[in-house]
Amino acid sequence: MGAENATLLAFFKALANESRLRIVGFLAARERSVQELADLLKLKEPTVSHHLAVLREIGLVTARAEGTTRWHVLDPDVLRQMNRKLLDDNKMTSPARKKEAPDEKVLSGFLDSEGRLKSIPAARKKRVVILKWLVEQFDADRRYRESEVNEMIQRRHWDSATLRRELIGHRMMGRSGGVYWRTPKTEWRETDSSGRY
Amino acid sequence: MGAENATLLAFFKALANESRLRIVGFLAARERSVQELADLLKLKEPTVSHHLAVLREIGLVTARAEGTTRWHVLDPDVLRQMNRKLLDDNKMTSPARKKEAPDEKVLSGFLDSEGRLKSIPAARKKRVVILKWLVEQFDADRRYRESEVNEMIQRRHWDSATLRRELIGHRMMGRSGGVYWRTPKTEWRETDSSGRY
DNA sequence: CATCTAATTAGATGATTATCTATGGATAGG
DNA sequence: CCTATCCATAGATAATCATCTAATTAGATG
Repeated sequence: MGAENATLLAFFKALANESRLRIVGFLAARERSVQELADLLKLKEPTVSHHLAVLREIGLVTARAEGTTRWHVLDPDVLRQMNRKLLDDNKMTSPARKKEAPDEKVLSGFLDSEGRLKSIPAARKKRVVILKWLVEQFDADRRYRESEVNEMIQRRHWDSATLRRELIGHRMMGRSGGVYWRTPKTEWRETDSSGRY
Repeated sequence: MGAENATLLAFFKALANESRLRIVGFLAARERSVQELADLLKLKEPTVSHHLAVLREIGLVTARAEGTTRWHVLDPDVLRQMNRKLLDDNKMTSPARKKEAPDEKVLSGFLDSEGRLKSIPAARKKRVVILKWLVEQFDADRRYRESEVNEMIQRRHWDSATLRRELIGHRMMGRSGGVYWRTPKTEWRETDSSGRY
């Protein structure tokens, strides 16, 4: 997502300015020199020069020298490209936009087809959903050794250490002298009470 | 062009920011709460709240309240709209992009179908082109009274006062004691030497 | 070569904006 | 009601950016 969107971001930044938008408008009709644009926009030439540099940067305009004057032209393909990038890339066209029960939504996002956890959500709310799901794998009235806990967790995700710590932090499991147990829901906490932060 | 592009400008400004672009990306998958986004982006909630407000402003996202949490959803239609606005509005698709001889280009832009001047160009270069065309209406070796000059000019544009002054300033016409004449090209000047500026 | 013109570069300044902390308002649950 | 949670608003700060003036490059012209 980082490098992918860099060009899109540059594109938006370039057009997020009234002067540059107007320049594009003027160039849409025909090619123009810096001076001409400066007069039309009532800006000084260096300013226009700067704006044109920005537009050249993203490839939206190109320049053709003729004597000492540089004629600037619009490249319509770039616009079309960006359009496709926007519509296709974000694929916000059809699916994946249905509304599910919130918890189901989170689960379906983070579980793979075999019911294993693809990754641990960074968002607290979603992490809690995952932890609730995870703690249900344990019997309510049984005691576990730490190695057993790890085994159970590792059926769902390799990082048993983190997840075990989270379960404890949220009071979904209790621990005492190397023995673990699942706690009743009434004791659970939405926020991690182990002292990070 | 002003009011017309206001919404387009707002649209670009809204998306010309990395955080907001990423938010749009996340919303593309499914609806999200403020908290969730704050965690994902590693930003504080007020910041995300602000960004969402901007996106709501342009109609790209809408919010649905559920208890105290607000689920934010993307509206894909807005993107499509903007796409059309960009491609059609600027109609930089096909014609009007041919390359003419520079002077012809200016003339064809400022003369109407009857050969009259639609307006006086603000850009100096283009004004000079127009003035050259205008001065050709006058005989080279004949003298004109001011009223005659005005009459000649007014066949092309109502503002004879301005154009007459410009012709003088550029030394395309000479004047002495109420008498005017067309000067040889060798005396012309690209810049107006009458003291404005 | 001296000069003029078009454009760019450099640097300064003021405006816009992204982000934070602190605070307030609304809703849900004991 | 009291408290915890989620979000919004207000205000402060620091970064980004648009614009200007002044100086520089580079082509054209005499």
